[in-house]
Amino acid sequence: MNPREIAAPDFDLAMTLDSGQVFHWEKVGDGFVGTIGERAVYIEQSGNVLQVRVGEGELDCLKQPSWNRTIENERVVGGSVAHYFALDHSLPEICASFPDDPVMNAARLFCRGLRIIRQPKWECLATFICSSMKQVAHIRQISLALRNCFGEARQIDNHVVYTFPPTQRIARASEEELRECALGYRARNLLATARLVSSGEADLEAWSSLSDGILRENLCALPGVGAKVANCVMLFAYERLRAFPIDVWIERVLRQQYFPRKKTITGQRLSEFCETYFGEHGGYAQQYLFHHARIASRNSGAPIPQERDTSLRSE
DNA sequence: ATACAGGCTCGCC
DNA sequence: GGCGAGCCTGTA
Repeated sequence: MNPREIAAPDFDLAMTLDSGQVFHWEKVGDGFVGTIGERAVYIEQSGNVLQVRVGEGELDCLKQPSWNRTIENERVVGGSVAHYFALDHSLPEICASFPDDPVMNAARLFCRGLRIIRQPKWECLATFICSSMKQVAHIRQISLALRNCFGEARQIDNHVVYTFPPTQRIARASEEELRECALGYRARNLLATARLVSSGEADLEAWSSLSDGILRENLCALPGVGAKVANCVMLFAYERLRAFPIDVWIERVLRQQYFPRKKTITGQRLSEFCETYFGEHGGYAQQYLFHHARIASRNSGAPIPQERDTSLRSE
């Protein structure tokens, strides 16, 4: 079944994987190696085509008998990769729904091809519980450490990668073991949440059918989950494209670009503004603003992107 | 070095 | 019931 090609218009793989929504993909040669569900995947983009190779192992949705395996495998694997990267999202429609203002327009231009992907729920929740007060580089380390310690090895080409450990595996670890993955105080929260999920008390899959408001309430009731993490999980794992996580980057952008004179505006007022102003795909807008601000500061050294900075408009 | 990072929680007022 | 400090640890 290897290799396989998938049409992928309006997609920028590298930008998507580097936009701070997923943390385990590693650059290898001209592509990336990681896992989708239980399977190791190598993926490389050339133009509007993705070249995909998958290793042995089960995809979540791949439990069929072996009689039809090769053909069925190829169809399901290709479909799963396309689903994971949300190639069915209509970016032209989504981008058209953003507000028309200078800040948003610059981000829209800069982030062409960036997609909000569909991550497995537990993997996403666990990773973002570990993300608090951490830079992206360190979240990657934690994510990989958890996989190496508690996940299962999978092979693709000559690379070994590890699946994200299931709730039951984390739940039966000790807090000390988790701390060895450099989680610090997050270990306690991750363990407590893993126990709630593995016991069935918190049924992440069943929560798919809940309204945004109830889903957020349920997520926030989990240890280590506040509004920011809940919104990330809603956006990256539950496909709630309206969810608008506000972290320090976005908060700086909002205060400087949208409320430059109101130094005392509260976080509450900010989030209320975002819920209405950025529209039905606010989460996408947030991701574009976030990625643009982060890359702009990386390139210029300035902590905050300035509206009149020509370096922001040039691409 | 030392401040600070894509927060949450608890104690205090 | 709003605000501020503390929490772990690697990175810049």
